[in-house]
Amino acid sequence: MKKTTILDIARELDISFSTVSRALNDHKAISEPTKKAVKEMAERMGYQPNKIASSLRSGKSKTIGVLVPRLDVTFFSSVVHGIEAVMNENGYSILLYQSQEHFDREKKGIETFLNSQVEGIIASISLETDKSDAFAAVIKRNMPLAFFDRILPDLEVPSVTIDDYRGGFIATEHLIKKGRKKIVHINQYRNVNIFNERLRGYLDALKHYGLPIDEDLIIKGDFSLDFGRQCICDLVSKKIDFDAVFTLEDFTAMGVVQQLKEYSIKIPDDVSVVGFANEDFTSLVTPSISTVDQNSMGMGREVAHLFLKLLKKGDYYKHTPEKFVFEPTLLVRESSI
Amino acid sequence: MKKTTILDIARELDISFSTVSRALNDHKAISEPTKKAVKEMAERMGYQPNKIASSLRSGKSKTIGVLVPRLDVTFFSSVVHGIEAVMNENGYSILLYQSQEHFDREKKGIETFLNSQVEGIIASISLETDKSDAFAAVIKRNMPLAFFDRILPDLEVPSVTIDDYRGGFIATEHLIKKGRKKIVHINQYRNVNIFNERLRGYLDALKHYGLPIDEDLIIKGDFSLDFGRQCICDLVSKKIDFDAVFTLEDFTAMGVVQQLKEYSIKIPDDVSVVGFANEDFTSLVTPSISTVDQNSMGMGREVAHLFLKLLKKGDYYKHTPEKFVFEPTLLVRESSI
DNA sequence: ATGAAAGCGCTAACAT
DNA sequence: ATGTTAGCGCTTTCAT
Repeated sequence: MKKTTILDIARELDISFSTVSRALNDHKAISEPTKKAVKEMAERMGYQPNKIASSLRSGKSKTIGVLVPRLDVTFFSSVVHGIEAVMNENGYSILLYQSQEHFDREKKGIETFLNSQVEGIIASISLETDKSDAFAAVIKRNMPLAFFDRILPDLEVPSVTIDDYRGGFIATEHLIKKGRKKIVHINQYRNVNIFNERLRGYLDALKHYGLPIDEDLIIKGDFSLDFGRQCICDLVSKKIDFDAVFTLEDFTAMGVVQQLKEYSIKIPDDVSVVGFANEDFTSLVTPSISTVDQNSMGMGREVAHLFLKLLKKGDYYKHTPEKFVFEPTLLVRESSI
Repeated sequence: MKKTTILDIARELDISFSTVSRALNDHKAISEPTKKAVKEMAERMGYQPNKIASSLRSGKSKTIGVLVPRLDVTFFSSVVHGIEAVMNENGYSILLYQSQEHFDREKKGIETFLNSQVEGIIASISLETDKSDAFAAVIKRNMPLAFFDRILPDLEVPSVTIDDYRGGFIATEHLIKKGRKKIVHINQYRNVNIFNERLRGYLDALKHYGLPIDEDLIIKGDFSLDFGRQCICDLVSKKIDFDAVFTLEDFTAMGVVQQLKEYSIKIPDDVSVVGFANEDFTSLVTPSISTVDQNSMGMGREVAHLFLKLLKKGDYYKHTPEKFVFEPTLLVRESSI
């Protein structure tokens, strides 16, 4: 069964195919009766417009690329959920690509997007990314680009993030105000902006409240539940004294909690724990884990809205880019009450 | 800055643009020196192939549509994660669409996919969907279609699912073997195949082990943590006697556990609990919750592979469709040990 | 209000 | 091994 095109409809109604095209697109110069006739015929013949052909001719694909490190992480899938919902309401389709945290796959994704003639790209960079050339190419093409969460700070690009510095600060401040003096911070070994900021917030909170900075209490590694457990084992075996742990993200905090329980160290009496990200499980486990909420739902919707504004503006890189920064929210739960 | 096309490259090298096209696509009839020259020039001029134009001409978009109810549910985002990874390895891009559990948005998504000339669709249907016409249109177009998890059983379409009947059966059987006699089952009120199957598994297990079926113990509603709590409140206030709860999914089970704890009903001594889906938190909470694992990672990769096979085959609806059924795995944890 | 004609950038059948 | 030509299905300018 051959597909119906506007030409078929035109022949059937004995009018020109440009009239059909106009009628279908509600062009103002087309009379109502003609429009009605065309639309009915299109319906009857099971016409499906060919978006590819229309994109080629008009130069507008009504598609944007969304590039995320990975989708099997609650935070990213929530954000993509939000982006898709908003962009879809506004008539855009989403091309999805995962970098799997690899720099070269990220590059490949951008290339695919460019080849696919997307009208813009929303991205959160991989852990490996420290150069900005791949994204610079997007800018050079004058294609709109927006970052969320994991950004490249040296690129003049609109972005939606949370104030990670503040997140680190308030988490640490909270622990200090609970009387904690030896606060361990578990961070990441890679040079990733948002993680550095959380560390900076931790350090500044200590300084601000006149607590000493102890290098023994700052641990870097690859975050995971097991790494959290490992850290506690190491601290205990090295006989390093501590009364609180602030982790980079929640899975590590979970590992910390599990290992503390195993050692019969009381939470929060002996050691308080605060995580980061507000993963589902943090409110459900025992003890429930204090954490910093990143408003992942809001972030997806916000970056999509910011992006739509950008698309309308036209000259994307003439003005200083809009940087939307969410305030992080500290959720105090049983692990640090 | 105007974009570079094969015509520009051709002009620059003083050859025809079809030679350029062939060289770029590694056509066998093109000499090595020419290929080299063309590729170098393309690189130098910053050439980006226009996938849209190529798709229009060749009829192959190298894109498939992935339609899921929603991405803010771990199960679906894991599966999409798997699908994207595999399809990407095979040179396909993913157009993403969420039905948000609504039938009409699902229809709109399918239409968008058809307009976008995707080469096929992988889908899991919305809770509202009980008619198959929207998907039947895809089949009529002879476009490959595959379902995962939530399928339309009356459609002759390849699919990847778990054996939900068996999942319901083994969960119930496990409780029976632990000596439980009054097993509550919390299900859903909508007519969704996989949920019906889990119920059937529950019923058959009771029958098989000679236990009576008590309508009071079968509850239907909209699953959620709060609904789980509600169910326990209702059972207690109605003074209905029970010694185990098997829920349709894990959030409901979590609610059940929370409410039981609030009533100081001992888990698993007084009441055992088994959920379904193996959400992250089930292994982390106290007591950890027994659940049925659906192998969501495997499901994504498997449906992608099945789909690739389908694409190669050509005549998609001539043979009886391949139905891949994963065995569910019961994970026994503290809530029912 | 409608029609005629050009062309978006590419692939592929048909030449040579 | 390379060039010529047609055309995928649509939008859009220019004409009437």
